[in-house]
Parts: sequence; C-alpha cells; structure tokens
Amino acid sequence: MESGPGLEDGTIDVERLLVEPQDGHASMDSVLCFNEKTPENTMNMEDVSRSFGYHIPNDFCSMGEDYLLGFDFAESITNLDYGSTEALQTSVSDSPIMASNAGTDTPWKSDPFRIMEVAERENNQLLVSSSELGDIPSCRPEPQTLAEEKSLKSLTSPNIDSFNDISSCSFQDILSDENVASPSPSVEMLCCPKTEKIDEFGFTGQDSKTKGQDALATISGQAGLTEAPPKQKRSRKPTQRYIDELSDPISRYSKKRREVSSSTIKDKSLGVKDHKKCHTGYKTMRLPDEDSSVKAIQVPFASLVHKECPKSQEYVVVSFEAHSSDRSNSMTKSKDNRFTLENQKKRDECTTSLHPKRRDDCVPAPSQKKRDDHNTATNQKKRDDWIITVSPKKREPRAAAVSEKKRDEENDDCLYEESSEEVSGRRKHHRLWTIAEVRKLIDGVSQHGVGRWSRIKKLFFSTSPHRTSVDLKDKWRNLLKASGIKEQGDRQGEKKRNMAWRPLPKSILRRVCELATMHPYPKGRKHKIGHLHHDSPDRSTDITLSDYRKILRSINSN
DNA sequence: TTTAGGG
DNA sequence: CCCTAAA
Repeated sequence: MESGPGLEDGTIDVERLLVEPQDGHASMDSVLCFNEKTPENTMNMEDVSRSFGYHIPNDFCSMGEDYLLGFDFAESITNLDYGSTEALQTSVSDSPIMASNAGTDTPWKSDPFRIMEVAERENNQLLVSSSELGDIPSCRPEPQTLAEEKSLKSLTSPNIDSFNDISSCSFQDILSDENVASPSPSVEMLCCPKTEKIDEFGFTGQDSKTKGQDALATISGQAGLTEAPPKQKRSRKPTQRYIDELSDPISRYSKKRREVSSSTIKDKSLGVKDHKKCHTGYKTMRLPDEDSSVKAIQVPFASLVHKECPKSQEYVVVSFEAHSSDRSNSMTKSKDNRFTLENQKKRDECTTSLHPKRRDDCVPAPSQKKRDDHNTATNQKKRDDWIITVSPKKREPRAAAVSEKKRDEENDDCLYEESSEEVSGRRKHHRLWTIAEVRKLIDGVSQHGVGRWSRIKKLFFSTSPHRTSVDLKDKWRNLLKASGIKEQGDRQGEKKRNMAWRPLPKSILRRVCELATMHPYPKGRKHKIGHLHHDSPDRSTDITLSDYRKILRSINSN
C-alpha cells in the first residue's frame, strides 16, 4: 500500500497496535513471511550455525518455528533503528542466554521455555553469521559445495541488505511486500503456527532484558503489555483490511452491505437521486392476503404512466372484477380495490383519451411498440437491480402501499437499496410476484387467453417494466402447476406438495384453474381467440358446456 | 418479434 | 428467471 510519505504518526500506530493485538500478529506474520522465503534458507542457516560450533538440530520441523520466531525477533530489533549489525552483535554478546546456553544442546529440548531461548540464541547467532559471512565468507571452516555456497551467499546477502534497509525503512515496506504477494503455501505453513507464539515470544523477549528494552517493549506491547511506544512506523489500514478479510470475510461483507443499506443508501438516494423523486419511489408494499403465509412483497410500481399515458387498461380489470365471483375475501378485495383505484386514478389523470385507443389493442401504435421494446430491453438489463423481496415475517406498514403508485425507472436503485432485505432470499434477477400481479396476470389471461403474453404484458403490466411477456408466461406456467390443474390423477399428492410452497390465495388458484380449463395452455387457445370481441371481456359467453363441467370439477376438487 | 418450452 | 428454437 502506501509507503514512505504519508505515514501515520508512530504514536497513533502504537495505540492501534495495542488496541488490536491481532494487528501485531499479522505484522509478525508478515515479517516472518518476508524473511523466511524458503526452507532452503533455513538449511543455510544451519550450515552457518554449524560453522560456529553450535549444535543445531537437523530436524527443521522441530525447530523451525522457534527459529522463525527468533529470527523475527531479531528482525524487530533491526526495525527499531538500531544499528543493525552492531546492535545485534551486542545483543548476542550481552545475552545471558547466550552465555548460559552456548555449547549445550541436550537438556533444553524438553523445556519449551528454553527452546525459545535457544531459538533466540540461534537467531542471534544467525544474524551475526550472516553479517560476517557477508563480509568474510571465507571464514567458514567447513567446506561446502559450490552450489550451497552460492545459494548461501545469495540468501544471506539479501538478508543483510534487508536488515540494513529495514533499519532505515519502515515496517510498511515489509508489509507492502507482504500485501502485494501472498505467501506461497510453503511459506504460509511456516507462518501458520505463529499466532500464539508471538505472545510467547513477547514473554521470552521480556525475559532477556539485555537486548534493547525498547525492542522488547514493542513486542510485549503487541502481546498486550504496555510499554513505551517504539518508533515503529507502519500503516495500519492495509493490515486491518487484510485481517478483516482473512478473519471474517463473510461478516465483513454483510456488514458492509448493511452499511450500504443504512447510511450509504440513504445518502445516495437522498443526495444523488433526490432530484429524481426517489422518495416517492419507495414503496414497500405488503399485500394482505387470504393465506396468512403469503409473502409480503414490495411492489415498485412504475410511474411510467406519464411516459405511457396513452394506455389504460385498468378499467378492463375493473370490469372483469365486477363480475368475477371469486373475490371472496374482503381483505383481498380491499387490497384489490386499493390497488386498482390507485392505478386507475393515476391513469385517469393522464389518460382521458385512452379509452378510444384501447381499440388498438391488437395493433399497438408504432410508438407504443417502440416504447415497449425499449422497456423490455431496458428491463432485461434492469432486472439485475430490481429484485425485491420482503421476508414473510417482515410485514411492512400498510401505509407504504399507499405510495405504491409512482415509480420511475430511475428509482430502481433506490428501490433496490430501500428493500435491502437481501437476507430474505432475494436473488438477482428474481422478483417475487405479488398477489396483485398474479391477479393482473389472471385477468389478462381471462380476457386475452393464454399465450398472448405480449399483449397482456402491454395491457396489464405496462407499469411493471420488470415483467416481460416471458415472465408472464413463466408465471402462468407456475400458476398452472401450483393450481394442480394438470395433475388430476394424483391431485392429492400434488396439492399437498404445492401447499408447501404455494402462498397463493385459493381464490386465485381457483381462477387459475378455471382459466386453465377454459384456455388449454398451448394449443387450445386458437379456438378461444376465435371470438373477436376484444372489447367484450365477457368471457362467460365463451364457456361451453364442457368447459363449465371442467370448471365445476376443478372447483369441487379444490 | 413473439411464443413455447427446457434448463 | 434465463436461454433458445421455432414460428
């Protein structure tokens, strides 16, 4: 991330550091990863150590972590602006651990604490060796293969360089590297076991007070102990994000989403989109329904009316509803009325001359067609932003429904944001059908027959740009399935199965059954279209005796 | 373009 | 809901 200029004040950094110990961990990890590039490195270290006469366990696994810790610790020291080599050498020579443990190799293995000490010692020694090797490679008494020597050199020298650099540069440099390139699996493995070790290490570090108190203070501070703030400079932000992502990506995501839902959305909608009358676009409508299980659904109702004023079909619905014997439930009725009235009102405002136009149902005006096309295309795209679902548990205040009459395309975002109930199973491109929509669909089918989806869409869903003719068709198909009209044989099982996922009111299902019976889905519509009385939605005239029987049968079965 | 149907 | 073949 950012490095060099713009560094935060050291004090602040330390504060954060103390507040969030994990930060420290991450940093340590970073350092570990940074320095411990390959196991090969360790191997070389061993060689180096051996050259100094110390007994180093060959088992890397048994000592790798500790070694790494020690190494890291030394690294920290150098980070604290100590003269790298000098300070380290001093540390080595001053360290009582060194004095006490030098030359010993057996007993400490069983003692964890001493393991740490040894690790430390090894580390110190390692650093020293590195420096010396860098300067005087020839001092190594044991001969090595050329390859080994080469690798050793190439590995140690850079380390020395980094030490020098680190003493002048900030932690950030390291972190930056770390952030840019994620550690390889092997390196990760090396880094993995560290977490608690850090604390241990802090403890150990404290123990050996001889080595730069400040440096130790830093580490112990990371372990939760308070000390004088070191001069470590590093940027917290990247690490924080890094940690967040690693520790809890999901919660972070949802949290972010929630943020967006609450504040950002508001700001966006009110600030940026205010001029688009977004506020009026908010409508979360809960539709009352016969079945208590019916989902509450928010229906953004496009106020495309002003754009598509030349259209009014609501009265058709009304007329149909007028003689529909199915609206049994008062709640449904009231909802329907409200719904219808709302739309009717709004349409009447701008569509006084619409009725005549209605005769053009079969042959939409070019302009209309174009508009519809545009809408369709747009909708297709807009579906992404559109899906709105309200949890069934989440009953929205009825008042919200009142504002349901206007909605603009520009409000899509607002609506989306407003109904930020992504929790409720809403999916992109999926928008639950409201009862009102289903009713409209049924009305449309009842008047125009099955299969005239485009027309129904135009006539009944002109204000719902998100519903395409295909959607209508699909929905009808689903309704048929839900109503179990097809499965007359195993109707019982079918019904039972459907009941689980079918929140539809019975009245609707029955109407679906009727219509399905009357308008056999795919092929049968031709003879039903035969009647050219587009203006007379009196479907009863089309019912044949057999149809009637079918209807009766379906109703009885329900 | 629209519809039917499968995924 | 999406996609596509067919009309």
